[in-house]
Amino acid sequence: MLELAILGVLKEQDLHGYELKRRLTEMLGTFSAVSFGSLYPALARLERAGAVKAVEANDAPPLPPPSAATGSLGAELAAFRARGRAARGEVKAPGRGGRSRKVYGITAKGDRLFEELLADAAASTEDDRAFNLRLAFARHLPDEARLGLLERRRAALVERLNRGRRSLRAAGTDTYGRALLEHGTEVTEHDISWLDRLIAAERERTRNSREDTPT
Amino acid sequence: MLELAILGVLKEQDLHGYELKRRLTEMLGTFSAVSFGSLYPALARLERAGAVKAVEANDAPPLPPPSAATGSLGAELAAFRARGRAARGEVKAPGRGGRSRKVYGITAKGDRLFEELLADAAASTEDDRAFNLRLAFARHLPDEARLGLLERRRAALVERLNRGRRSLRAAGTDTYGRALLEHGTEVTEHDISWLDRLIAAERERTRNSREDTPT
DNA sequence: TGTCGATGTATCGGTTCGATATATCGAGGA
DNA sequence: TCCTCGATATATCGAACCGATACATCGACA
Repeated sequence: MLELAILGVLKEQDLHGYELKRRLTEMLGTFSAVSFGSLYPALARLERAGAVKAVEANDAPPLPPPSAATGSLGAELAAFRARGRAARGEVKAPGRGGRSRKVYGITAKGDRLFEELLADAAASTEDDRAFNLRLAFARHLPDEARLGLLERRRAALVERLNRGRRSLRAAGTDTYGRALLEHGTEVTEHDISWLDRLIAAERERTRNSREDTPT
Repeated sequence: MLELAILGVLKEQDLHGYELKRRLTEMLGTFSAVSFGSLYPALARLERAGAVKAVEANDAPPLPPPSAATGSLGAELAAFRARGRAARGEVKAPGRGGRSRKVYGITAKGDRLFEELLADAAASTEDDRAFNLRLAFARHLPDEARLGLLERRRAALVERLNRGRRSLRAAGTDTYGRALLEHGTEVTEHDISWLDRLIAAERERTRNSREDTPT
């Protein structure tokens, strides 16, 4: 679970643990707050498996030229700002602040592992965190797989909704318990309609790109 | 965490593990699906601590007369139905189906532990599951504590919303990542307005009951 | 000078989860 | 009649995960 998240973030850029955690927390927001107690062991596991390796410690990281990273420029800036105004003017900011860092990079093996996890993670659509994580990396999936992910998720939510309604019918008269259950079903309904919008957009997108490259 | 849930359910009725799990899953619905791998160890911990004790195994459980349990009659029925139509006509259904059961009951010590957990659990309002759990048992809290719980939760959600918006501003241009973040903030907003309704209702309730018993 | 807060890596104990083993009973088919 | 299957039920194992904490280094500020 965490492995997938780590690999996905490292796919874009080599990073050290602390910064990795910041990115993960920012990216995954609400759900799944990563802690060091799980991050470092996970990194160690991945390193043992040869999926990531320590690129260097404390020296100029091999950042691609800043202009190339147009996509994540915002995040870049935010991280930069958050890091304090250390090393003004220097993009690379070697080892500024704190203990010497251990920068991790993804390997070819790691790339394969990422694809694999992303794919069969797609099997377990029941878990919220797993789904959110996979959606966050959905751009790495082929079109059909992405659509399949969304639709399986939708089906899972519909089932959840039914369970919720059943619980509600069976529930006692306690105000707070009922409020909780009702809110739960509302949230699920909201999620389903959100998914519907995503699915519609996805079909639209696929249709357009098929027009662009006919046959 | 799980301890609180177990104690809260056992407060209403003596139950064996399997049924306990069913109740918990039904009650807490979506979030926090309890598994046997956590339930049984938790029960063992509680038993060691003297908070619960095995009431009996495989014989007629000391159910209060069915008419007394008006509140949870629905749940009763659901569980009854789910259990299969075994032991028709008999409410107590001693040991029907499967291996011999171990029925747990809460002790006086367990009651105290419950109050304690419910109270200082109220401190950590950041965790969704913790909050939902406490709300589910909110009827066991005094009025001010309940209101405090709701308000602390609201504050935490407002902060979360701010973090979410900040992430959104800093985020890249990836469609799915943005969709995820946007949906997250929407959900949080929805949660906050739900809490507002709960808080309003709570104040209303408190005001009314104060009118009933003036000074 | 000292200490505070941010940055950074790392581990420990305890909780939780998913998978699995074990066992018993009723229902239904060969 | 036997035999398998699925529901009921308790229990444990390994791995993952989390919160707390320890440790270390640097800049800022009094």
